[in-house]
Amino acid sequence: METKERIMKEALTLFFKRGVKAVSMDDVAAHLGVSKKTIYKWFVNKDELVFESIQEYVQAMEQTCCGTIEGANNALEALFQILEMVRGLMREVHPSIFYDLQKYHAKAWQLWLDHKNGFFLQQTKENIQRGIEEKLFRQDVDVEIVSRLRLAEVELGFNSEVYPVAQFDLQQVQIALLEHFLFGIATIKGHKLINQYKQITEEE
Amino acid sequence: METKERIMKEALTLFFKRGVKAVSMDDVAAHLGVSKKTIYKWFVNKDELVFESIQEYVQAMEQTCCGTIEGANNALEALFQILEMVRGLMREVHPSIFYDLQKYHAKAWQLWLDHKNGFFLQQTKENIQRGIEEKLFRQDVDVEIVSRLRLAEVELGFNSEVYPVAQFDLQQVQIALLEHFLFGIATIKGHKLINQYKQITEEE
DNA sequence: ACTTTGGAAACATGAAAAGTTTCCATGCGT
DNA sequence: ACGCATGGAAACTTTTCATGTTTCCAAAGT
Repeated sequence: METKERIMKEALTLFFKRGVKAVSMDDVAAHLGVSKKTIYKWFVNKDELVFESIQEYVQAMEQTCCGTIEGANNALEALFQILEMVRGLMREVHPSIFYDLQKYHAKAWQLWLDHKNGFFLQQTKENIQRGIEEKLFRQDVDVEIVSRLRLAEVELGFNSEVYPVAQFDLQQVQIALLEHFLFGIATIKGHKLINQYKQITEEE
Repeated sequence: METKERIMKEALTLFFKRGVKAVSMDDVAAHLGVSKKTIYKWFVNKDELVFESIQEYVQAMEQTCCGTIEGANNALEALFQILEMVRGLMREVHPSIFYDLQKYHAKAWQLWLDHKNGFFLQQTKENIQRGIEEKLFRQDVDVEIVSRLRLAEVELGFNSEVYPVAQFDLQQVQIALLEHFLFGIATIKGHKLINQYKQITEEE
């Protein structure tokens, strides 16, 4: 693997596990078993390392999302597969990562905002629209309002004022929120299909 | 009506319509057609006027909520009536009121936080629990996570980063969020009952 | 190992609103 | 009619808050 890639990958791992602020360039270097010099050979400064790592990550994420959504048989299955993805991603993530980006890495935060309000919002709206056409999601959901809710929920899950780290598990929270969201837009037909995916039998 | 009450009522009206920061003591006095002297006769300072007005409001709110929930035939109907209440309340509210309290009136904000994390959280949890027992809400909803979501949604609706004033109507947003929440926790049986309340027929 | 940088914290500044005082018109009891 | 309490208008002082500057230290960067 190319050195630059290795650096970004390791940095990202550390950022996710401990937050961005809490990880120094010395840390990254130490974990890679290289000197800081090597890192600065590839990245002008920490800000850029953060930016490029996050960019790489977000882009990979978008690819996966696109693939998942296109591959899904219907809008509901798409969201269900996203749920599985989230389960994997949220295994070990430090909640401060969002806060740190916002506070100390304006460029990287802007990148996230752009993708959130651009790609992810668009994707979410389209998928909900698709679900409505498939009669899996209710016709009377306000797509604009509800899709923004979904994006806000992601960040809400990271908010340790609402879900204190001591009491809640980030992974569980994210999954519960996504699942609740899914039921929130589903028709009865959609609801039954979710039960099928979840292998739940529900009296009517 | 007692003078003190009249002052609080007018202040509250102005706070809701324009936000707290944007309303000066001169404004309140002018709107009442009295001098500041009269206001300061009843309230030591603005902070106290804000605090007492909000307290009055929150307490009235709790009374109404209690009555509503107790009077309802089931947990779902309770939430439905809350929805109607929200519709009335959100007719003309300036989104900045939450922000202003949080930033400039620590005591009043703490009051809101206390009631939110105390009474409202408790009430929400109990009502969801009740709904689960009535088989109207799904057994597998995580009550702790989802009730906190509901409280966060109220504040989310006021967040003009997510729902810009220019594009969204606060009343519509709040209603859409509450409705989505309701569907999000409902069983199929509950879902059908909602449709009944909404007078919607849905193919299955 | 050494220098530089960026952000937190402590410290100014000024404008606007909070809060106070003064003065005067009005109403009321004697 | 006179003194006295009340509260409004407005002039006045004080506080608050947004903005900007300086200092200092840990971590960035060499």
